[in-house]
Amino acid sequence: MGMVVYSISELAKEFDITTRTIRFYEDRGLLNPSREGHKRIYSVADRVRLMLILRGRRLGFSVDESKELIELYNPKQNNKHQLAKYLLKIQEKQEVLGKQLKDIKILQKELKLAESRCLSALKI
Amino acid sequence: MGMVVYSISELAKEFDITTRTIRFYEDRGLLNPSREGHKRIYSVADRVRLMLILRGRRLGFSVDESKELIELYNPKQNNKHQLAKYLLKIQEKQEVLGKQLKDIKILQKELKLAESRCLSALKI
DNA sequence: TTGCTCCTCACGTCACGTGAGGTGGC
DNA sequence: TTGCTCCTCACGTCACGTGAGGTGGC
Repeated sequence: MGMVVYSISELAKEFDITTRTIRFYEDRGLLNPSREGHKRIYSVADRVRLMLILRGRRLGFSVDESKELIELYNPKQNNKHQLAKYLLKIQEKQEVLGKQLKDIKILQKELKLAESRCLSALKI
Repeated sequence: MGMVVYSISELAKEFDITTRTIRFYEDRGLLNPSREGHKRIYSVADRVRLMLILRGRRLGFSVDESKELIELYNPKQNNKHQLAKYLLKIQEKQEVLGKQLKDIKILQKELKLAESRCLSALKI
């Protein structure tokens, strides 16, 4: 049974975060690794969850928002009311992402302009 | 002389932030409105600075980073060393923005998928 | 024993949120 | 006076950063 598992420091190194950050997500209920004595053991599924958290973080989602988003991937036995609520959340996120996309494109243009001004001022 | 100016609450309402946030940016040296007695008076230039701060914020920049970015727009009398340093910052931001763009596109696809799954579960 | 990684507190920081308590002009 | 907006502290919160101090196996 070749179970692939990870230590906390392996994940921290891979994703360029601190172990404190990973423990914090556990504290907030986003991760729940198994233990070997006191040591945390992370499964492949735990690693995926961490990736999703970090993607959300890069996009400015709060920990609670990321938690909700991750739970969207696990259908579970949702009733209609829950589903409608989730649908609303999804649509809200889509709006925010649309705005962020615009912002990024504007900033990219401006950074290119600033870059070329810098370069010409440096006479390269 | 039709000088266009703004009160703190006008700007707060326009950009959907609190007055506390605006005062905070002043505290951190990003804004420097004139005063009329104790009241803050914001010029068109102040308003532009605030817009730039908020754009940086939406993209996950710290206040200090936004401050630096804004100063990129004001050429001033930069020496070569300063310019080279700024160029590096610009290129770092461009890398981060590239990653964020990718993340957003991935999340958008996943949200669309989640949305259609929700909709079909709700039988709309 | 040294060196490595792991652990649990627990205080500090950043970017504000949120009252508390007060002033000023229509 | 009431109602509105403005002000200055100042403590609280969120997402961690950063040691302090200690354990466990090669």
